Amino acid sequence: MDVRTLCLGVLSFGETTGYGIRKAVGDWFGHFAQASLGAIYPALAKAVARGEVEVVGSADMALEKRTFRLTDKGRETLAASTAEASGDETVRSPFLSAMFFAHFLDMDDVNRVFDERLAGLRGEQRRLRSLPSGDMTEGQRFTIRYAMATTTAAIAFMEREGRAMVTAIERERT
Amino acid sequence: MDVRTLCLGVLSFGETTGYGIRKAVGDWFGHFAQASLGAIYPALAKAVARGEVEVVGSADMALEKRTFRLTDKGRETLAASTAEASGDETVRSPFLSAMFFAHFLDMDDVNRVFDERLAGLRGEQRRLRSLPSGDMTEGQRFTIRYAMATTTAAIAFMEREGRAMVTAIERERT
DNA sequence: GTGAACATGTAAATTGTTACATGATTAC
DNA sequence: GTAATCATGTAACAATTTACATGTTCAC
Repeated sequence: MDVRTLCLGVLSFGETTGYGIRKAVGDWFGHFAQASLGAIYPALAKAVARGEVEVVGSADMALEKRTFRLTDKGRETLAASTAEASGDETVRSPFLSAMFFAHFLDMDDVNRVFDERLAGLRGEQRRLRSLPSGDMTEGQRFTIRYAMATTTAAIAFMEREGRAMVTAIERERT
Repeated sequence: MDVRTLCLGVLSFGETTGYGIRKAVGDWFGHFAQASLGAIYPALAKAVARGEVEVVGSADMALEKRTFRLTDKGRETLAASTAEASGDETVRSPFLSAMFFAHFLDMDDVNRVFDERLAGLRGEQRRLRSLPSGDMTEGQRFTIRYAMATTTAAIAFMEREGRAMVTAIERERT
């Protein structure tokens, strides 16, 4: 899903600023989509030009706080883009890449990379748990629970098989 | 992990062609990294220029099958890149994006997107199961089992909570 | 008063995909 | 013979990140 659609999507829950969109993406979408400010502002400008988004109140003074609101046309675009959204899930994992080439790492690095990833997963789990699911739609809650299920499974897998894997790599090397 | 490192990584398991690298990436890395031919060939050319990779046998006739082999320097680069590999896992999921904005979809679309994703997950599970784990390193096996654990958890979650979610969305709408 | 968070925007650089262009080999 | 797969490489295009440049507001 591209940044423009993501912006429209965030605005469908209420008006906010470009900066606010980035925060929302980080907080609510972080586990399946991402967008940086350098992508959000141009996308927002384009959306305004297309009439999908409008600026609330004060017009166009540069470097001033601008609040954006979704228009009816934007709602249409969002509905269409959402229905068309397709394609497989893609994952990029520096951790799994490192593990794949673990035969080039010394055991300290293997352990470090492993521990870092486990800590990252636990942090993600905490973050997901702390999200205020009360004021969410069913669809939103579903994405959180889905992420929770996969994250929990990843943690369980690493706790269960991690140390065995490390010693197996060690053994393999001798 | 960038395409160049991925190429070096594949070549660390044995010499092959650019096309062969793409197949290997698709088969073994598909669940945590990806690379297209349009990225692989330039990356390979750069790696040859740096002396990280060498062409086996026949020199440089264009449009002829060229087999690449990792050099000692390439092995060094790969080891360094692998040890430095860091950063969080990033996921891009058109499916979860669609679910997040499910309030803009009609129920047919919700059901279709859901079924497509479940089918995709099952296909991925089959693919992972069919990989020949016999001739793999421990690190490689770990990445496969990790992917298996998360994929299985995703399938279980969807089977367990999917229909309830669909009806909840339906209820929410009335 | 000062550091963190809020806030906007542009531009360079990176990175990669898709499409184009070409042709060989293999299996049916 | 013909379709699929194998095979290489370039170039146009797309998308995004990072860095730069600037300034405000709020809490301590």
